[in-house]
Amino acid sequence: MTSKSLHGEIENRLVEHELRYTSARKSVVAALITSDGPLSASELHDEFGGSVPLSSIYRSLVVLEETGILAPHLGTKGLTRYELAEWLRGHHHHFVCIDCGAVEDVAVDDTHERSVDAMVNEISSRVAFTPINHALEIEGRCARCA
Amino acid sequence: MTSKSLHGEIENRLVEHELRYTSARKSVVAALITSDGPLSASELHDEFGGSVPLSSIYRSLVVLEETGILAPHLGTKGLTRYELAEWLRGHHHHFVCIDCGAVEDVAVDDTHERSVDAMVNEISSRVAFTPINHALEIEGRCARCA
DNA sequence: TTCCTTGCAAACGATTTGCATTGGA
DNA sequence: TCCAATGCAAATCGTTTGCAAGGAA
Repeated sequence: MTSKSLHGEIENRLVEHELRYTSARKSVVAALITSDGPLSASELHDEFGGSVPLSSIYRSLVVLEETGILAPHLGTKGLTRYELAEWLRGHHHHFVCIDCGAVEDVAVDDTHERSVDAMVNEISSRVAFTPINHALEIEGRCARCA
Repeated sequence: MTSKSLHGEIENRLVEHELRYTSARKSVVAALITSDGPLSASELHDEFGGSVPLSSIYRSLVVLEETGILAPHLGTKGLTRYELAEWLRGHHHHFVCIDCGAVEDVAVDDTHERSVDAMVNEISSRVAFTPINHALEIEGRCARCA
């Protein structure tokens, strides 16, 4: 999906909810399209050189999450990072550096993904839990920290 | 491993570090041995009916993590839950409820675990990243929230 | 006695919210 | 025009820390 069509999809989604695709929201989305991993509010704030106030970034993140455009990344201590939802960005997993905390996306080929899917379904069928999604976090050291 | 031998292993580990296995630390460990998933500081605080001050719980968690007895579960927004480290509790994965945030342990059989291992190694070999551990989080709804 | 540990309260960092103002359809 | 969205500052929430008192070796 091109960056342009992504913005279009997102604008549609917001309009369906009677919300506007404002410049703050566009900035957040644009940064996340470019980024190679999820970003936190303060990382976005830095990315914008402080031009967008933190409170506006937080409010944008709330709205974009509520409308299913962004998803929180469950993988960092003490802060929340966000990324584009799967329908926009495709399924993938993460590397998480145990030293510097950086998070990087990683693509997974179909063969492996199918075996993970099978495993998730098999496991969930044994307990009272309805699986909706899964996330494989690979913890280790990134090139810089190794 | 029995609960008794767990406490013994843990006490040894602390003594090696010239630290004491105090009652606050014992309470935290005991609660995590019993729990069917990782717990946060405030969940532990509730568990103890407020008898152990939050600051002591936090300090216990820090010490127990530094000595490799507990591992943080990087999960839900804004708070950190802890669980016994793998050498005490064995490898497993998690169900995370997207509504209430509850986290529950789930065992994985060897066959499936081997395929996840293979996948992690394969993926990591393609990029400059040294894998140390991995966590498969299955997101969905728990019985109560379904 | 010595030093680790605790309890309380104040300090902190990330996130949220009240309110008056701005801005987009 | 009208109401969503913003900016600022104050409030909250989870977590950390300084310091004096308590407790185990």
